[in-house]
Amino acid sequence: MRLDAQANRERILAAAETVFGEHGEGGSTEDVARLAQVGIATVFRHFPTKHALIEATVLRHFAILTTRARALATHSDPARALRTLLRLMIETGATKIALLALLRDGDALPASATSASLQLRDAVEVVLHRAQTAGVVRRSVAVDEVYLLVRGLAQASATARPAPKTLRRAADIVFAGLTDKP
Amino acid sequence: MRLDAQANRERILAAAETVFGEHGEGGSTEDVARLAQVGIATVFRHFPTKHALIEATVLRHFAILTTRARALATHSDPARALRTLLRLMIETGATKIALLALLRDGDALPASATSASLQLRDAVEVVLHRAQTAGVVRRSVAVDEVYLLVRGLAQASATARPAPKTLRRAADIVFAGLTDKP
Amino acid sequence: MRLDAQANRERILAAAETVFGEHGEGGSTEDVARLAQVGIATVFRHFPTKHALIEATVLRHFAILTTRARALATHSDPARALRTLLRLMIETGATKIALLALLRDGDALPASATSASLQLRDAVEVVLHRAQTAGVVRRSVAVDEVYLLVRGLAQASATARPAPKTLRRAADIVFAGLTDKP
Amino acid sequence: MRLDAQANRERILAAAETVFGEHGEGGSTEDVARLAQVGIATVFRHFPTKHALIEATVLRHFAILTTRARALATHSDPARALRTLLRLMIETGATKIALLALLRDGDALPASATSASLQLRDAVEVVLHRAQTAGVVRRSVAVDEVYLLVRGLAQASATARPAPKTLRRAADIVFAGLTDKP
DNA sequence: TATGAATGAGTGTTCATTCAT
DNA sequence: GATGAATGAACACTCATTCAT
Repeated sequence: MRLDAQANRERILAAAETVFGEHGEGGSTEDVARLAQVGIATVFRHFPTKHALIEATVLRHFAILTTRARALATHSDPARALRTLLRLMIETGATKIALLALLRDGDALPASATSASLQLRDAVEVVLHRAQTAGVVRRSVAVDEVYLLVRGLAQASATARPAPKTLRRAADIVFAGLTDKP
Repeated sequence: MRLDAQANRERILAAAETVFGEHGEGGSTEDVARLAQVGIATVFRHFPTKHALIEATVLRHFAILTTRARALATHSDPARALRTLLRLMIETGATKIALLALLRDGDALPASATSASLQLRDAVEVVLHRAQTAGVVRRSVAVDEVYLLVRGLAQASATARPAPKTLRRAADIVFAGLTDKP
Repeated sequence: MRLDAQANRERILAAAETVFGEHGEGGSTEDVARLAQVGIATVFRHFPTKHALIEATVLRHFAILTTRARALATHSDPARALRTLLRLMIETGATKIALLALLRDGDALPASATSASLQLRDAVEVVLHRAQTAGVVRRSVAVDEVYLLVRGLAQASATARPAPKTLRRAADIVFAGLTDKP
Repeated sequence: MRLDAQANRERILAAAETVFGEHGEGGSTEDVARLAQVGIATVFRHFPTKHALIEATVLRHFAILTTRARALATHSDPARALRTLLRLMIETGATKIALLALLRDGDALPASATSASLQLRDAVEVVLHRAQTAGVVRRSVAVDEVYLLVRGLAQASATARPAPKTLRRAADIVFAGLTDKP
């Protein structure tokens, strides 16, 4: 039963990613259950509140991104590594990064989300620094701005569904803005 | 009575901007009514569905932006005009541009919103072209990318509440990306 | 509409008395709505939580009893007045007094219920005192004990559904216990 | 395995007494399982429904009381024996006697509960008769009334949590009502 | 025309009970 | 025999929308 439960947990998280990604916080827990092909109570056994379910979904995504970022930090070509990372975040983050907003309780994120977010931020910072050291990116650029731009593109592409080409070119503009030497 | 009705309509739209801006689609129609100091039925007399109310709110914002963009299109300094317009869209658009997402029914926007959005897009395009003609912005840049970046920053700043400084610097990076001459 | 609303409020309270009286806190709000012939949301418009509904039901009953007790306090025959009051409380209180238990939040009653309960207690005390002054009831008896006994009989008769005769004789035993002169 | 099962059964009953005693029918079967330190399915193996579990809990309590009552029936001082029995029932019965109400299905108790209840009633009757024969209690008093009063005090003290002194004095009033000679 | 009471479908969540290990 | 994961019906409560005044 352990294995079944684990499998169900995965199915539920995958379903949640789809449902909340598409409908935001409006997506219903029952839709998640239906998509995961489990009973509604099973969802709540694994995640005691809707909030917890969203949180777990976001966390999983952040953890994956952090892993990828850390791997890219050792890449031989710093410029290419940064570009790849930004694209990765923009393209895969679309739906999930938008979920972050749903987590804030009043004003602050829950500790777990904050921590996961910071870990990712730090991993990105390493990649960014290497690009700066290599002289590819202006020294004056800080992670926070990059992070905000990336998040913005991810969110906008989630809601505006631009042509892939448009999204890519927008990302290129950001990259150009980073490397511009005034 | 005409005047009363008109005044109510304005009060409702203003209230809607606040409520939906703060809580997204989660904001309730009754909250709007309460804030506008009218009965709930009055809201529905003016806007037959919640959807229509959101639509009208967004439309009003777009119309205002379009007016501002057209004014800026005649400004003497094309570069400064573009910069001002982008900042304006990013800063005032924060909450409202996010509402656009709520309007899509299935896949497409309602005609009215599409039209308003296109009008704005066209007005922005004029300002952008002038900047390109003046040699401040690369020829290869298209409105759509700019629009996506602006929208992204607006949305991200609505949900991430970055420090004003961070937002400004992010906008600068975009601007630098536009003017970069490779 | 004011009148309709008031009428509905009354219908809902009456239904609540029946439903919660029969099934205790297990009675469902939807059953109340069904019995009152109103939509479920109407119940919640009048009483924002199930708790508030139960509270209002109990309060109404206490208020009625208090009125009756105060009237009996001016009755010419103090012994008969006390006997009448006790019977009244026992017989009509059956279902509703049992609801009091449902109100306690943690350990204490909500202020409103406490106040209503105290008012009734005070009114009973007056009747009791008059009986003591008239030499019908032992001086050593305090209201609290009487109150507890009455409440007990009310609750027991609500759950045990004794023969009316049995209930009456039990009440007589209590009354005898009060008037006993050792 | 017999012994394990038996031990589990006991642990479950003890847990049920605590849980249902504290929360009434609101207590959840899973809480019982948790407190008994067994899996939820084990509870259902021993008692096929929640109803059956409550029934068994009540029955156990009644059996114990019956045993005590029978012992007191041979006591040398009939008046003291009755007084002791009443106090015993009132004080220990508090939570459990209230559970009886949960057992009624429609209008009647299940056979087993009726039988246990009758056995206790009969045992109490013997003690009462001895007190009447000894001239301490009025001949006109029947068991049913006594039973109702005792049950009432037990229930009221369970829900009203009176001061111990108040409860004792209430019991004294009942006792005085039994011995009063008009 | 403006109101606010009424509505019922829908949401998150709990719980007694069943089933696979 | 014991476990605990899975289930779905039920519940308290919300909200967009309609209707009577």
